[in-house]
Amino acid sequence: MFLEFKQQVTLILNDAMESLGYGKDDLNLEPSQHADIASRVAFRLASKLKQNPKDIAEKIAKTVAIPNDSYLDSVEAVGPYLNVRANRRYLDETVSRIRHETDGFGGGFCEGKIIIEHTSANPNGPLHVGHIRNSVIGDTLTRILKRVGYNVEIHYYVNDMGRQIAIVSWALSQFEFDTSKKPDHAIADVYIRANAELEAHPEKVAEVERLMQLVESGDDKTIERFDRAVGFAVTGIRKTLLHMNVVHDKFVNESDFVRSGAVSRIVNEIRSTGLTKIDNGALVVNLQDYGFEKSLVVQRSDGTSLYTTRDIAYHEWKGEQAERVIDILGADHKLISGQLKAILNAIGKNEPEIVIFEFVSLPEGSMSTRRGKFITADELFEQVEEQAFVEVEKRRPEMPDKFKKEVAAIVGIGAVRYDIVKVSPEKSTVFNWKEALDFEKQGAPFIQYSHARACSILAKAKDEGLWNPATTVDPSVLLEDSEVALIKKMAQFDNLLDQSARELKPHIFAIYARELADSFNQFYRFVPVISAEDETDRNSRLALVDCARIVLANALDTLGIGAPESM
RNA sequence: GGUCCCGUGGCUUAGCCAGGAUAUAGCACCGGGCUUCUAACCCGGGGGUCGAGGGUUCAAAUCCCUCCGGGAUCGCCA
Repeated sequence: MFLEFKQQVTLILNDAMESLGYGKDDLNLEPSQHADIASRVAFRLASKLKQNPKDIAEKIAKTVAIPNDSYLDSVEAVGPYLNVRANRRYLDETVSRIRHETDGFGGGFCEGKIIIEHTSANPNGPLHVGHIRNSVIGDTLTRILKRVGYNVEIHYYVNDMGRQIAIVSWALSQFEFDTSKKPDHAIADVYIRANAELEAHPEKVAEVERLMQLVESGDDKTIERFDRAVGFAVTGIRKTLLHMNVVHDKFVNESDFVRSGAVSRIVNEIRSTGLTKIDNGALVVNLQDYGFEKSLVVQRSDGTSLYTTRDIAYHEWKGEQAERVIDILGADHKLISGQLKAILNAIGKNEPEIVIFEFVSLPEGSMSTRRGKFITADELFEQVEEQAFVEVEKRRPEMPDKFKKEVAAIVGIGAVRYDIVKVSPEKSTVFNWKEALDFEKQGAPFIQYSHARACSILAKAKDEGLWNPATTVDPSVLLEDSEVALIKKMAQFDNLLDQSARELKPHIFAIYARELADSFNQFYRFVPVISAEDETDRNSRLALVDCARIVLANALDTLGIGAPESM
């Protein structure tokens, strides 16, 4: 809704500027506390025309012609600013569109295919609290992109043949595998033991290297052993992801690209760029033209491939199937992803768009699967849900255990997801149990509660025979400040969704969702709905509550957070 | 040592890329609000040299430089 308004503002202001002889220009439109949208274009024109910005703004405001069928009410010059206000039609149309379009409201304005890859943690153990930052950012971005209209395919790239997996495979032959545990946790146990063993007895490293060579050369027995190891970990990882509402369309194995011959073909393509040379038996690429000082190894001296090389083949394949390829990667991949893009560019392939997030560490230092220093996602969920159960018990003691457990799960996972997604990815964070288990802050439960509150009002009104969702209502009687503010906030949905999608920044939308809940709560406190004396008011307010319910549910869905009807 | 990211009230954080109207919100703190649609809520208050110092500009949290602090990374790991 806001996107249309913004577009109209752009056209109307540009028309005025053209008729004044200023020509079209970037309007520097920005949200403002003084208007529904404001333009700083007068500053820009001032330096260009060597005139007073205040005078320019005034001239534009005077010249502006607002068509009758637009969503604009007025364009006013306040000093050098142009403040634009939306009219009543804008508000009324917002309400009726939400009721009409329901879960499609505010989306569906882009098209094309995108392949997004996220999580892709090595199958050498369970997901830890650092990995799920990747999952939450990736999954939320996926939901945002889907909602704006893209056809999104979600990939998990499974490292099923690297050194780590060779160590896991070797470990399974050395140590007992605890089948009573969740398989990814049991894999971590043997992996950690194996690493300690290899450190104590470096001569055994050769056995691991032997496995890597065998798997690369296509030895069936070894491949089977690797697959078994990977299978255990991936099964557990998928379960964890599902628990947090994260699903992937495809689990793509690295080894596929070796066995299909794609990797050796890519190596030849890289060779043909003339950027390569042999250094100590390894094949290296010179990427100085792309700003990388050091060259990159794309083939080991023993002829086996590396993660990087297999990843190039994978990206070539992805690039052939979609207009856009997006990867969510941790800060440790900053350099390598730049090199990956450079090589793809050098061989004339589509480059991916990379979203980097900074690390999550523990108070005692960085996490490490190898050293067994990590907090698993499963452990976090268990603790959080336990704490959420306590909170539900406090508030709804009369409800059955089943209800409390369900709500605790929805609230717990929601809280974890929201806490992760609300902060911008470039901030590194330190995991803190106290904070993770704190439900008193305005996070997911706050938004979920607003949704439940809206549902509860509607349910009660229905019970009392006061509400029929099919009723035609008159939104123009919604004149209270908090009503207008709520409608305007809901109208912003498409704008924030669009911005998050364009900038690949899910935290922008997460913050909007909280503000939306805030607007609804303020309306709830100030304006009586069921007890409104006037029937027209009551019906319109019930419709407004229904709108809030719909938009809050859409927002929660976009964040991958459950929207309980009662909590 | 080189490169990249971050540094905003006691704590967490938005805004920075595209410089402009009193710097955003939460937690914590202080005060007020449940006989009224679920108080996981709402209203009000105190608290900020936007890491430090220079520069550019009519205007800098935002752009440039230097420094300090934290994180990441720097060929045969992924």
